[in-house]
Amino acid sequence: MPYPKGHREKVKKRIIDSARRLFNQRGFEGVSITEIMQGAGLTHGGFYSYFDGKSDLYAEVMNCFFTDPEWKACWEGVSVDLSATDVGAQVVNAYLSRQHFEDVENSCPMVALPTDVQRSGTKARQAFEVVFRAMVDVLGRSLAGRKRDALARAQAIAALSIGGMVVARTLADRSYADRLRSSCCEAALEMGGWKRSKGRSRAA
Amino acid sequence: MPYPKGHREKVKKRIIDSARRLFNQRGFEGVSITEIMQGAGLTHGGFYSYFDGKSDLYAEVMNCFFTDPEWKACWEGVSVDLSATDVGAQVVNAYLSRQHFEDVENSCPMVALPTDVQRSGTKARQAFEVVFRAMVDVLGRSLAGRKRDALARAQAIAALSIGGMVVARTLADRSYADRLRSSCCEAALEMGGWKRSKGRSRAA
DNA sequence: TGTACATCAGTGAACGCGCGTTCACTGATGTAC
DNA sequence: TGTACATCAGTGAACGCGCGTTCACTGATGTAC
Repeated sequence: MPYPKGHREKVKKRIIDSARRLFNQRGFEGVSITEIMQGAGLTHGGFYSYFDGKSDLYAEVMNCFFTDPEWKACWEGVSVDLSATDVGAQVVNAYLSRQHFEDVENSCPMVALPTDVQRSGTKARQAFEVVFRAMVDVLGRSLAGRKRDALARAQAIAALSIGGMVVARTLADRSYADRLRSSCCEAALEMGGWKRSKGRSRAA
Repeated sequence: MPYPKGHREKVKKRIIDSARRLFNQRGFEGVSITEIMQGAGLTHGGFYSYFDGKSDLYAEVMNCFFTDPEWKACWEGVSVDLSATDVGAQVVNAYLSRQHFEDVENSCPMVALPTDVQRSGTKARQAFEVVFRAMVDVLGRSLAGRKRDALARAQAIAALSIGGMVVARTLADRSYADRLRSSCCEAALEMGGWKRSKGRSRAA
């Protein structure tokens, strides 16, 4: 064995990470394999010893948001530190935060890439669904006392958070986008029964 | 004048319409000028006598959803026939309907193209904003009696409708997507104060 | 310890292809007389 | 009415380019003796 164990796994992770950042910024079709490999410190030729082709990478990139421990921590980590009734509010606030709005590179893929995934194969869409279900799950567990329609409410809160962010990122007017984020944050917190004293929103 | 008056205007509309349908299905970068012109019954060479280049077309396509009388009627037409308090509910129901879910070709561009617009120039984003503000306006006018936070509520209802549709279209599991549309519809109607007798939703 | 070797991760030239864009040209049109 | 003409919307060959993908090769690595 000429190379240390786990070498390829590490390199593969680096390629996926490079792809994730570039895809988030410019979409699936706006990024070339040469760029992705350069971002991982390699040349384009080696790509095909790691993946069957470019579209194979889409699903892997989507998967990384759910399986990668680092991202999983970022995603569900909130729930570890906080009381159950507050998790939902934390997730909503984080999701619609200015930081998430500005950090496109490390954005949630559901905000940066939904329409790209829409036009992709089944694998990528399944991976997207796993990420979405994970978000709904976290929100749902935080909706204590409303067992009956908890799933429906959690789905709506997730859609509102994602939709608010997608639209905010697309608008031309920055301050109008800020107001939209704030409006969505308020509404989502109210839907979850986590409404703060009204007036100021942490989304701004 | 060798050609009848208004000839070019009609042809330009045909090109934009072809582009709109193709963009909705495959995105800005997934469609070639040759395809767009073929869809309008022309060859690729003539394109540049109508537009400066491909990206010039993005803004024009986005604009057509707001300026084209036909689309304006489809968009705001609901408000003409119905009492003011019901418009919002009609818009939400139509937006999250199965028909809108399936008819990708004639979809609202905010559902089919948000991330494509995100990565485009200022003109396309401004056109997107005009469409979004128009939707918020219609919803806002239907929120009688809540003058103070009407804008914020209308923005959230719009984001929820758009987000619900974007996510539903991206999910792999069709029946889960249907449930999501239904959940979002219920929640949006409740947010607007238009809640029907619970149980069945017109979104399904 | 030193040398020869087998392994295989990564390289980069080359491929066919379709893209956006340009431009000299065609030919159908309405006009002038 | 008929003929010659000017206009210009639309054509299609051609361009350079960057893409995804392939594959013969390189050279750094750990191993065997």
